[in-house]
Amino acid sequence: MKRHVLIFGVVGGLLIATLQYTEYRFVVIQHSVELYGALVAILFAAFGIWLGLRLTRRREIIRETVVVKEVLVPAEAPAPIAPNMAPFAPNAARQQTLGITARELEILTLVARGLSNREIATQLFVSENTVKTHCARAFDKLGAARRTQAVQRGKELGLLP
Amino acid sequence: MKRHVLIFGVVGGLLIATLQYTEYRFVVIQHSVELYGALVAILFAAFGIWLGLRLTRRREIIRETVVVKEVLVPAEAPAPIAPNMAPFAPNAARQQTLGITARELEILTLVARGLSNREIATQLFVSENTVKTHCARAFDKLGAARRTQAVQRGKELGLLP
DNA sequence: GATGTCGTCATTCTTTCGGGTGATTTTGCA
DNA sequence: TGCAAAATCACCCGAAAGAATGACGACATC
Repeated sequence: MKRHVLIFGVVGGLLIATLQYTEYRFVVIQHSVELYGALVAILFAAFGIWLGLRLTRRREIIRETVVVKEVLVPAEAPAPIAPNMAPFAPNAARQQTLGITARELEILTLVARGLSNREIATQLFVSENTVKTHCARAFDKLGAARRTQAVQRGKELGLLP
Repeated sequence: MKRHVLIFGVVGGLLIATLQYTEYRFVVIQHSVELYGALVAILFAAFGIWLGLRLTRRREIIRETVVVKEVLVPAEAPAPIAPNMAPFAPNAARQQTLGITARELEILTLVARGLSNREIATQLFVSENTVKTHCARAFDKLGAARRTQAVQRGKELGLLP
């Protein structure tokens, strides 16, 4: 958390130094102090936005509510073609007993959708290595050696739709 | 959300204008363009941080974990505990339109069960290369690039249980 | 007999996966 | 405020998967 402020200070100082150095070479020579100011403004604005995003990243309050929804299932009714009439609730109990974290389950669902590790990484804004780590842990907890097997197990256990 | 960007632009422009105006009155007179740059930098950095904070204000995520509890209606017909009492009839029509052969579908179901190519080859008494060929053809017909994607497509299309 | 489909298998090459290990950072909680 | 869990990322290496091609035999059909 504090690291970012440090980075901000250091890089900011470097920026100022650079700008001040180049100032005497290009900008001021051409009598365009406005350009110099605009450049500083843009750079620091972008940097400030970056810092702001860093500081308040994923700082959400998660209010979890468990809603038990009882669904009457006619016994003779065949399984619906699209089984997603209900938004699907992953079996939280089983997830807990297996020790599968929310992030791992999230990656698992994307795996089940047929995405590659790289695509998942892009979609979640993390590195491919991170995805692989989550995958490996999830596979381990599911006792799966391959991603297809993990998907199969996940569906069996009611973790995946 | 976009309002903040607008505010940012407007206020940023005003700041630049103000600074450019005052520049000729105070700052440049004292030959301190550095001060001018630093001022711009600080102002815009603070402004950027503000914008970043605005944009990603801590959102309160209300996550409702819906636990779907299936209550079987006491019907006259005995309810199938597992919905696969019928051995699952793959959508033959769709299979035909896609031109997927029986052998390809057979391999596809084994893929969906999480078996590796080698395991499939062993189980079917064919070579691993053959399995790969069938896989490739099936993936092509399904428009899938990966086996997980093929499984997902196959389930969507009713080809796989 | 020519044609076409299907199943089988091989080779080469590239990409992706997965295991193993270690490290740092962030976060939630006591 | 400190600790434990979770999340993130990196690196290496071997195995698996997949793409691209070519080939061959069985079988059916015309």
